[in-house]
Amino acid sequence: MPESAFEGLRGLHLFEAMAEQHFQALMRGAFVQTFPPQIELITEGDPSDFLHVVLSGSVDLFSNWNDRETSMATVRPISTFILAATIRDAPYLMSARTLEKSRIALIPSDEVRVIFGLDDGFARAIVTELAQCYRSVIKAQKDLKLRSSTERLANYLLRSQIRADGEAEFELGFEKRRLASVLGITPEHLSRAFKGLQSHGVVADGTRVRIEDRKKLERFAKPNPLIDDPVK
Amino acid sequence: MPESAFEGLRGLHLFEAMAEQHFQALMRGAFVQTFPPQIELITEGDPSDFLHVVLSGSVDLFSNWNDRETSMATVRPISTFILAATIRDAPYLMSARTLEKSRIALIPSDEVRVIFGLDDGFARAIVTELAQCYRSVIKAQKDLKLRSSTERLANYLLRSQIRADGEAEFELGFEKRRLASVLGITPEHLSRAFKGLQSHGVVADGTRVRIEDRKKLERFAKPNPLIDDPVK
DNA sequence: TCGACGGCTTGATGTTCATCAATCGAGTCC
DNA sequence: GGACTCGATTGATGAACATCAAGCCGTCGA
Repeated sequence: MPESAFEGLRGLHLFEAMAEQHFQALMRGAFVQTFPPQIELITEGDPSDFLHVVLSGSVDLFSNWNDRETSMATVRPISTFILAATIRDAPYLMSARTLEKSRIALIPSDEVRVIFGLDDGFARAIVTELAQCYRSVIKAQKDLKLRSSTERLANYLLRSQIRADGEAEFELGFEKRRLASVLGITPEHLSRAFKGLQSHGVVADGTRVRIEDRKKLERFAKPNPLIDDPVK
Repeated sequence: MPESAFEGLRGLHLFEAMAEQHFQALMRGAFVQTFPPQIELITEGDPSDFLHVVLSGSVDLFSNWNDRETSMATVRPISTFILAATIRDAPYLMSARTLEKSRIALIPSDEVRVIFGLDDGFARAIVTELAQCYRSVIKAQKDLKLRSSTERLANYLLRSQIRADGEAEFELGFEKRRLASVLGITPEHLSRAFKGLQSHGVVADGTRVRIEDRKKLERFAKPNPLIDDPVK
C-alpha cells in the first residue's frame, strides 16, 4: 500500500496526536478502496469489522425498520463513521451506502481497539470525536422534535448556504428524495415544502437552490446555534 | 465533605479505572446536594460548569425552541449527564430539571478536563461512556423517524416492562404528560394512543400499566434490538 | 429519433397528529 | 364539606403529513 493512499488521514484530528508507530500499525492492516455510487458498504446489525473513513465522495447513513427506511446523516470528506460501534465492538446501528463515486479507507476494527488501548493520544482524540458526534445527533433530534417539516427545510437550506461559503445560489449535493428522507418526510411533501418557502425568498430549480434574501428566510426559520451550529 | 457522600460514585464505570489520587482530586472540588422536585439544574446555552451525577431520584433532560419544549431523555441513578458538553467545554445543548427529590453530585467541569488530560484510564472510560450515549441517541432518532406514535408508545411500554423485571403490571415512573413529550406527541394524543393499544392487551390506570399479553403486544410493536435494546 | 426510465411534481384523498374547549376526578387547602 | 387546582380524558375541528395515481421532463441507450 503506497504511502500516498493514506494522504489526509494523518492530518485528521483523530489520528493527529497518536504515536507514529501506532499510526503505522493501524495503516498496515488498512486499505483504501474506490467504490461506485449506490454501493452498500455496511449493513445495520452486522458486527463492526472496519472503521471507515471517507476520503472523497460522500456516504449516506440510513436505517430500516418494518419495511420503512430513513436517512440518518450524510458523511463528507474527510471524516470517519461508525466509530462508536468499533469502539464498543457492537453491531452497526446504521447501514451505509455511497452516494457518488467515493474513496474509502478501511481500518480493521480490532486493530483500532488494540491501538486505542495502547495510545493515550489516540484515546483522547476519540473522546473529542465522539463527544462531537453525540452533540450532532442531539441537535438533529431537537430539530426533529421541535420543528415542522417546512421549518426543518428552511434551516437546512440556511446551513447549506453556509457550507457553500454563503453563496446566494448553491447545489443541494444530492437528490431531493434523499433530502426528504433526511428531513423525515416524503418526496411529495418536500416538493410542497419548497413551494411554501417561495414566499420567504427561496427559489429551487432541480438541485440548485437560490436564497434571494437570507434575512427574510431567517425570520421564518429562526435558526438557533444550539440546533444549527455545526461546531458549538 | 464526608467520604460516604460519594458512595456509589467510585463504583461507576466512569470512575472505576482511574488512579485513586485522581479520583480524590476530582472529589475535592465536588459536592453532593439534594434538590426538591421540579428544580431546573441547568439551562441550555449556559457554559458547562459542572459534570452532574444522579445519585438518587431522577432528572429530565429537555429542550426549547421558539416557545416549544420537548423532553429528550430521563436520567436515572446512577449515571452522569452532560458529559459531552463538559469534555468539549461547550455550552449545554439541553436543560435539566429534577422530576422528584434527587441527590446530585456536582463535579467541576474544568477539574474533569484536567484529570481527563492526566489519567488514561479515565480518558478511556469516558470513551466507552460517550460511545454508549451516542448509540442511545441514534436509537432514539430511529424510533422517532421510523415509527408512528402508537408504535413508539407500544415499544416504550415493552422496554418499561423489562426495566420492571418483566412484571405484567408496573409504574410509568412519571406523569403521562412527560411521557407524551418524550414520545414527541401531545398529552391528548397519548391518551388516544393508549386507547389504541387496548386491543393489543394494554390496560392503563393512571400511571400504572398492565400488559396482559406481551406476545400480542410484540406482534404489533415489532421491537428491534437495534432500536430498543438498551445495551447492544 | 424514439421509447423507456427514473425522479420530480401535482392533484385528490386519507391518516396522523395538534389544537381548543369542556368535563372529570383526584388531591389539597381552608 | 366545599372551593380550588392540576392533570387526564373526550369530543369537535383543523393542520400537517402520507398515500395513490397521474403527468411532466430530463437522461440515456438502442
